[in-house]
Amino acid sequence: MNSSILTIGHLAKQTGTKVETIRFYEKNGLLPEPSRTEGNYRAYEPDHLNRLSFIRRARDLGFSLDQIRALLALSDNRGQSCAAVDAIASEHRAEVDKKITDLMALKAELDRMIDQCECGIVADCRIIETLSPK
Amino acid sequence: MNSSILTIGHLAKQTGTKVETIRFYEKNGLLPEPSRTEGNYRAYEPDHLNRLSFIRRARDLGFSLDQIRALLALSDNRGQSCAAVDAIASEHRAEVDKKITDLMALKAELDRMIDQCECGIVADCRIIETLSPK
DNA sequence: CAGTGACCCTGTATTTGCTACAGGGTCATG
DNA sequence: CATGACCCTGTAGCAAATACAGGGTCACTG
Repeated sequence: MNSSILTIGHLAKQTGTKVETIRFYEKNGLLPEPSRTEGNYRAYEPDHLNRLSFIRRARDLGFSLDQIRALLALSDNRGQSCAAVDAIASEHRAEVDKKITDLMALKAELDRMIDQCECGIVADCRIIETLSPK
Repeated sequence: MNSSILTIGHLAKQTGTKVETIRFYEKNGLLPEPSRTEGNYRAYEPDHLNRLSFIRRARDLGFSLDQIRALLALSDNRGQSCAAVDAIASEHRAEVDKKITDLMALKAELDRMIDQCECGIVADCRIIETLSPK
């Protein structure tokens, strides 16, 4: 009857999410439990699709599930100040910044290490030497 | 008698590793099982300290435990070609490069998103809007 | 109307690299 | 001989999924 009711497989296909992941989001309180069909299949409505799309977008941007839970709660209270939203996003950006800084330092060390390798035998290998205690 | 025998606590302190982590490395085949004292305490020798230092250095450089296992095996065969060592290190560097690239793209998106926020109410929030399906 | 295959269900285990107990034993010091 | 610092084993937890095992349901075909 209602053509807008979706199975979990449809929801998965439309959002590029694995079926197991959708069940995982439900179990972890990110996606509300949908009603069930007579055969005990999950019956999703458009709101679920919207919510799952939101989650996927936020995940793609690297937000943690905790952060996404908070963002979802905020987006459900549309009259509130959005300062809290800004705080979560800025916190995440700072984490990303730190990761980039750390990885660049790491890369510099790896570059230095690998460039020294003259590819002889292990006994003379600069890489192994760099890793070994003096 | 032998002053060079170390307890797990000494090993931990000298390498900046937690005791549990050392036991974890042993269980996962990175550190060989040491002999035991009468009281069943692990009794480490200088070789163990060297090996653990190697592991810690490699971890600091971001190598996975699998990669470290391989590096350790290679460093034990000192006559072999070190091309395999170079391959592991280069593979890791490529992974780091990719992570940096991905994170910088991510950061650009986050910057764009956050800069639009005018910090009014959630209903008008550009961040929530960016995450929401159209 | 039975059979096939695609889909769905629950529940548990696995991944990575640790960390944190719980519930006990050992050892050195006062 | 008692206290506290250390050690032991074994198990469970974190993030964020992913991958079964062992079933049930549904739509389509012969």
